Amino acid sequence: MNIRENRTWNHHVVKEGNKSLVLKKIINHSPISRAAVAQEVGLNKGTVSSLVNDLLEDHLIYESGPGKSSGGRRPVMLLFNEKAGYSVGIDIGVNYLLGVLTDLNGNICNEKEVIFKNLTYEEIELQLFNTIDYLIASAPESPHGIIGIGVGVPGIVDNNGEILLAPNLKWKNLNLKLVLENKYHLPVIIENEANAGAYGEKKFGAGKDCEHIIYVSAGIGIGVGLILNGSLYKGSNGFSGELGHMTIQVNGPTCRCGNKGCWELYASEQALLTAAEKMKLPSLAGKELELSDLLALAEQGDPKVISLFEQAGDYLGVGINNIINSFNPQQVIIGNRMASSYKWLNKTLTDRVSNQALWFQQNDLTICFSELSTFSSALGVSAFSIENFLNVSMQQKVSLNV
Amino acid sequence: MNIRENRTWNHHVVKEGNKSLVLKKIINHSPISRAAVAQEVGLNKGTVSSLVNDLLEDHLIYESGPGKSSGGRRPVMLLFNEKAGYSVGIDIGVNYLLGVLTDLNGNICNEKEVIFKNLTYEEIELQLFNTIDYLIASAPESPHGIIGIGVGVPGIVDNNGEILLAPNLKWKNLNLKLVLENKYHLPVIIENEANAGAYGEKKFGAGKDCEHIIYVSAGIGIGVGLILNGSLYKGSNGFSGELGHMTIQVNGPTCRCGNKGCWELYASEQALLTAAEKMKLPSLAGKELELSDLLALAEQGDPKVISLFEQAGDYLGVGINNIINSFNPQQVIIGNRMASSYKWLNKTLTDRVSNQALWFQQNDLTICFSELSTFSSALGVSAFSIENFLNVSMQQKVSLNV
DNA sequence: AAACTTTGTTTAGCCACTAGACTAACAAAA
DNA sequence: TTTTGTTAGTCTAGTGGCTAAACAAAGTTT
Repeated sequence: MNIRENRTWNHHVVKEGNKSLVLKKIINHSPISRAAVAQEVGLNKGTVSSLVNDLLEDHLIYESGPGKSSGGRRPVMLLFNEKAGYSVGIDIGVNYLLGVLTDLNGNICNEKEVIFKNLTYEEIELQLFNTIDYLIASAPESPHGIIGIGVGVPGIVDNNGEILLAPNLKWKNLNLKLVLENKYHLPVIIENEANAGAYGEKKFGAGKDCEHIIYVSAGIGIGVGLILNGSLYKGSNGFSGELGHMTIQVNGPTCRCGNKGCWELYASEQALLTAAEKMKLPSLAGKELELSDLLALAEQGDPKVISLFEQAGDYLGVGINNIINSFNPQQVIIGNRMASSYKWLNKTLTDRVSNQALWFQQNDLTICFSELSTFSSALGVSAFSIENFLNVSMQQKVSLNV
Repeated sequence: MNIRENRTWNHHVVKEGNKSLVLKKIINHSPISRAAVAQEVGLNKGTVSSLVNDLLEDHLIYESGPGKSSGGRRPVMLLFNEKAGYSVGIDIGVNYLLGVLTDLNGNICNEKEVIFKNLTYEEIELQLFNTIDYLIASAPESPHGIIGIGVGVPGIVDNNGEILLAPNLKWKNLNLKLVLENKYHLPVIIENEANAGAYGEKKFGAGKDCEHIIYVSAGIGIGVGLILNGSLYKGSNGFSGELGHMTIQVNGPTCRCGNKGCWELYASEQALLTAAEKMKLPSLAGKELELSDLLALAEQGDPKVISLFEQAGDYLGVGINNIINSFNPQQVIIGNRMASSYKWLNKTLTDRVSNQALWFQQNDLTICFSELSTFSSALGVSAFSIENFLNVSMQQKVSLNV
């Protein structure tokens, strides 16, 4: 009785709901027969037949040849038509732009990455347009064509999709949603990169079967995406998950946000780089330090660098422990650039958590690193578009009597 | 499309949903006419009439005399029958047991408090039974009688209502729900005290109009109740909100939970008392220190004690700041025993938050102290029972053909 | 070939909704 | 007082999506 709050209930709602149930069943259990859908969803065979016909007309599913008989007439198998449309997902990072074209099941059909440094907004916008144009042009023919564009950005996005602040890109109060809608006349979704990553992992990655997932996006800074009760929790204005600025050391060093002892001063990529610079590693003198350099050194067995990673893993654990106490999640997923160093972070991180987390919090809890690696965010925003498209598709078509 | 997930949709669901909408409208806008309900909810007049008749039959609402005409026939005003049933809410504390009898609107009709110290489970159980017996006996005649019993406990309660651990009561793996159900044959709800308090404030207190509320129960320890998207968030197993054991000082003092630098070591009643004991206040030598003593000293202007409170307020602010960054709530409510000291805590707390919280988090955010004072939890569990009762009442009555 | 099984469609009936006609009850103007 | 207009609430016919059950189609088993 939640959610719909103010919407009244009528026949349309019933049909919409059941159609959605049937489609979900087919998506998650294909190939499946009408009879099996009826049985498992709990609807009447006739009802399922009728809904399936609607879905067939919409090209959202298709019939394959007959399946195996189990002692009677052979069933007609139904499959989700994942090629009924394509979705564009873009992940804008501080120094890269990654675009993917996916089908309705999140399979990547095409991708394009651009690396840059210190571009102005206008320059990034141009790259964005180029990438989107390229991906759209590359989409195969399909009944529904491009069903939407999603963009993940490293910044604060409010509930209307306006980017209030993206400090590392130096963006402020930017309505990218409007820009893209006006240019492409497609549904556009703008989402914070951590939220997108969380949803990506939930839909296609490590979190597929979980209802309560916390995705820790550890890059230059730290952002967190929250999947609670199976859906993204955004808070009152859309600003939830700013856990990079959670205090873990009351009188710690000062953060650029003005506070002291923020988590991301200890456990982010930036924290690692800053600490490494202080060590004045001889092999990297003069050069601008990058994470990959540190990884290389760790691989070579440099004990100083390895202990840097271990320290960061430990601090990651501290924050994750706080997260566990807050949310009692089933799964914590560490993603973004720091996930690439999981080999060096993992031990101290899990040690910290298993020694420190309250015992009852540790049941049914898994902590892991991103499965989708660098694609989490792009796939996540793509998934938002797909979800949106499918929801709209479930609604009754009001004939316009043309 | 969330929530119901696996339940199929049919006309029963439609009726249930609409009946619920109508009832909610009447509860929140009474007195109101059928016509106005139809208009505002968006249902047809006839439909509303029919649903209202159902509700009248159930005695959940009643008709009062005619209202004022607005130029035509005078409307029949409908009111929520808050006396249609009564709910029992119990708050078990470390050294007290508070019971209330409320009507369906959460108005307290009777209350009983027992103060104790160091009782065994069996002794507390006896007090509990006595209190419940007394409250039930005192309930006026009503169509539905006692509709349920709710109990809030200072401990970890899993999703089945089993108390896994209540350290301050020395309870472990206790199925109080079963005990009470067997004795009273009524619906029983067991809930963590902070969760209950959060719900109490949401329903009847400071949080009435908010969807995202964080209730900080600062007593001997600190627990947190989370109202997200208008309903209680319990996490994967029911253990969310254990924020008393959030690390705010990585290498701080050791907590009884085994970790270091937990929030409740700095901002709870216990923290205050421990700090005061160290000061060896001459006026209280020998006596076991209590919060009320410190409050009295503060009232007398004792600068040392006042600065103790200010310090605690500041630390409360640190944790609340972390909470704001996590959840982006509309409202943070501080409750339980520490709320009584709001006069001395408030300034340093709000200073800490307004200086430290990220600017965009501060819009539409209010921080306040409990409105229901010591009743938050008892009213909260009572509200759970009421909510449950009303939900069940909305469902179709399947005639048993007696 | 006959009997049995299983799949998927069709039909009849049900139920809660909507639209709109209708009755009831009032206020204001004639 | 009567008439007119307005609002409240009920009633009736029609609609749409559901269920149950009969039916047709297409298998397997005996």
